[in-house]
Amino acid sequence: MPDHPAVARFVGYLREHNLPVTAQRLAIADVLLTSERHLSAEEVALEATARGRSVGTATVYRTIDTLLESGLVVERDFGEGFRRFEPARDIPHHEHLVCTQCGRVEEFRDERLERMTTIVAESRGFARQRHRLVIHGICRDCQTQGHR
Amino acid sequence: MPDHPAVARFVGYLREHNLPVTAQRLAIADVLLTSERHLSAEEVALEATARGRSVGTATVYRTIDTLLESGLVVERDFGEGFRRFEPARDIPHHEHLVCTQCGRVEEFRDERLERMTTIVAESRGFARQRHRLVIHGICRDCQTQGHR
DNA sequence: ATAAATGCAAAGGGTTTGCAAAGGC
DNA sequence: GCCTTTGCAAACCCTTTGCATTTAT
Repeated sequence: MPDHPAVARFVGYLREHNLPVTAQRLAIADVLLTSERHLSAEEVALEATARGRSVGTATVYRTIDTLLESGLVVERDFGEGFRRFEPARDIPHHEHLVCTQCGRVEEFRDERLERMTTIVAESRGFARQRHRLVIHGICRDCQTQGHR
Repeated sequence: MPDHPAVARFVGYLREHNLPVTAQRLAIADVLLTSERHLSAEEVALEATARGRSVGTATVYRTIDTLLESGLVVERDFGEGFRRFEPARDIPHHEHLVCTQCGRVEEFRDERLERMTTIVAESRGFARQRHRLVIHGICRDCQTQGHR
């Protein structure tokens, strides 16, 4: 069921690296690569089960590792105590806005901000490698829907 | 041993809240409030032991919770898989630069950056509450001391 | 047929909790 | 003395690992 181009790319990656193309790997890749959200490992497993392709926890983590190595998936840390994963889209780098009420995550890109991190790092003698910015706030919907 | 004003303030906080002033709480507060570094819970326990005032792990965590509630300590997450804590200084908010070689942490403040996070959040309908920025790079010392 | 992936369960690291014993107030 | 804190160990959550079994190639 390589109905999504990204899944097909993952199959290509597996073939190139002489890694068996298993039903589990396809199921996990399909869930993660077609997701619009930032999924936790557990959510990936649940969604796979929901689609009738149940997979073990260890396999989820191992396959996510492979997906990370392939570069098709990136990991995020929103300080929740666990990691989330999302398909690597064409966006080179983006920041995250997290709603403290409903948990919704929005992404944005800001080049000025990016440039500033480099400048700030250099002004303190650091050779910048990467950065992580998460802004917490209340999203429009939660602001409108009363105070709760 | 309230030799540090911040420790004295913690004692005040405990009194105000009718919380017993125990030797353990003083020991933990003393370690954490006088530290120049960002300590992990384990490092707090080790340092307390080193000062001859050994405390249990659970007590370290519970006391850190109290210190967080008092506002005298703030928590940080550098994506290491555990939290670090530092005394809340007068600095209203500051960002962190982390060296990926030696682990050194430098702090800085940048108002322009701060303003930008508010603007970006608002432009997407978010009421900004707070943000977290960590820049990873290689510090001057590590750049100079060869390539390793 | 071979070498690797799977699933389970156990282990691992950081943190929290339950409870009897110790200790402020 | 009452009530909270303490320390220990067990429990907890997320993640990794060991190993016998299944599976892709």
